[in-house]
Amino acid sequence: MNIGAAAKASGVSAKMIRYYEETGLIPPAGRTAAGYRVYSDQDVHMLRFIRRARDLGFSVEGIRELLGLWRDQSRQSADVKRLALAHVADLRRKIAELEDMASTLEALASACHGNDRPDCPILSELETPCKPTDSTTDRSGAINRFRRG
Amino acid sequence: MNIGAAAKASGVSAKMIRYYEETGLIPPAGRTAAGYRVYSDQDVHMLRFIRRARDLGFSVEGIRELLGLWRDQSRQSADVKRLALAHVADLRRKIAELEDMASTLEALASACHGNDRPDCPILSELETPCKPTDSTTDRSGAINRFRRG
DNA sequence: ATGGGGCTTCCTACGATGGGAAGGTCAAGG
DNA sequence: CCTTGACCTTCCCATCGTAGGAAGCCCCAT
Repeated sequence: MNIGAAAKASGVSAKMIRYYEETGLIPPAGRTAAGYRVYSDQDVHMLRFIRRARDLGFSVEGIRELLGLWRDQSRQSADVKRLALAHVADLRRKIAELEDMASTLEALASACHGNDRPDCPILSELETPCKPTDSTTDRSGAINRFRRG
Repeated sequence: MNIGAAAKASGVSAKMIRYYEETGLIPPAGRTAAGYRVYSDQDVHMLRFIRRARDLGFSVEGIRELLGLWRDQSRQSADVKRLALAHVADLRRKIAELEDMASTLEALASACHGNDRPDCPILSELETPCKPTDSTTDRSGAINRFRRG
C-alpha cells in the first residue's frame, strides 16, 4: 500500500504520516526500489489508533506513551488508565477555563443593551485594570460594576 | 515610560507589546532619540484592554475589532454585543468538543480494571475504527478490513 | 569609566497541520 | 514507444501567540 492509500484507509493525511515518521512517533516505513513508502495492514491499524487518540484530544507526546503501552504485551492496564484519566483531568481543566471565559462574557453581554448607543458594559469592563472575577464577596469595591448572571 | 515599565503596568510582556506593534494591533509607539519606545498612561490603558480581552479568550483578530469599536466614539453597543456573543458561541463549541472527548474517555476509563493485567478497554477501543464508517457505500474497494471481530 | 541592566533588532522554537514547488515514478491509453 | 496524469519524493513556508536568546547600543549609578 502506498502512502495515499494508507492515508485514505486510516484517516491520517499523507502529510501527517510523514510527519509522524520524521518525529519518530511511528517507525520508518519500508520503501520500494523507487523510494515510495509502503504500508501494511498492520501499519494502517497503528495509524488508525493514532487517529483515534488524536480525536480524543491526546497530544502526540501522549500518543507516544499510549503506543508504547499498546505495543507492550506485558503492560498493566493501570498504566493506561492513569494516562487516560490524567488526560481527562487536563481536558476538564481546559473546559473550566473556557467556561469561565464564556460565562463572564455572557454576563457582560446580557448587561449590554445592544442598541445604537455607544455605551457598553463589555467595553467598560475590558478597560478596567483589575479583574472582577468572581465577586460574590465584595472586597475591593472600587471597580465593581460587574455582576455575574 | 519605557517598554519594561509599560509591560509591568499593563500585564503584557515587552515581547508581546513589540509583536502587537509589528502586526499593527497597536500603533507604533513614540521613540526617544536613542530609539527607545515610550508609552503614555493612555497606551498602558490600551494594553490593559488587550490583556483583558486575551484573558477572555479573544483572538488577536477579535481584539482588533474590539479595539476599533473601543476607539470609535460613535460605535453602537449592538456591534460590541454581537462580537462578544459570537465569541461566546465559539467558546461553547469548543467546550462541547472537549466535553465529548472527556466523557468518552472517562467512560472508557471506568470500564478499565486498572490492575496489573494487560487487557484494557481503552486500548481496545482506540484500535477499533471510530465508527463503522459507512461500509454501505463501498467506494474504494480492496481495503475493507473494518470491524474485525 | 566601568558595570549592570534595560533597550534595540533579528533569529529560533513550539504543536499540529496544511499548502505548494520542483522533480521522479508508475500505469494506462494513443 | 511516448505522452499524460495521478501519484510519490523532499524541501520550504505559513499558521497563532508566546517565549528564549544573541549581538549590540544606551543610560544611570558608582
